[in-house]
Amino acid sequence: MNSFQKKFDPGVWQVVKSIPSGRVMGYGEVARAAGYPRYSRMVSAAMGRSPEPLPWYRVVRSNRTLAFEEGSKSYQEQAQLLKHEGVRFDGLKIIEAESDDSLDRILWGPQD
DNA sequence: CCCTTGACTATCT
DNA sequence: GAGATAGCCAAGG
Repeated sequence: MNSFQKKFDPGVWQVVKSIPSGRVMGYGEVARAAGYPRYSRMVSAAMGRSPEPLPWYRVVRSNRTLAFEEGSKSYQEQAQLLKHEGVRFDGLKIIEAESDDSLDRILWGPQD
């Protein structure tokens, strides 16, 4: 294992493990929290190298959508795990009480 | 070395 | 808001 991974990976694992159930973080946020800004693309690689299972499904894109291709096996697995923890979806996007009208969408459904 | 690939992002049309 | 573009950075061929 090279020097970079030796420091980067454990940092990422710790951050991911710290994400509370029912909450999500972006790849960029995780990278920044681990002390490596701009390393968003490396986060997924680090998670894949984790020796123990991680709540990888709590890590999403900056726009609050899932990183996998829509409809793929992994996508559905991640979506189900999140929903199981109480995470709500507005179509492809995750709702995380980000604005006042998000509650309206939860109660009334997507408007469009 | 050079080129391509990713579970990515920010910015501009 | 959607699509294109340009950064980003380690890994692997």
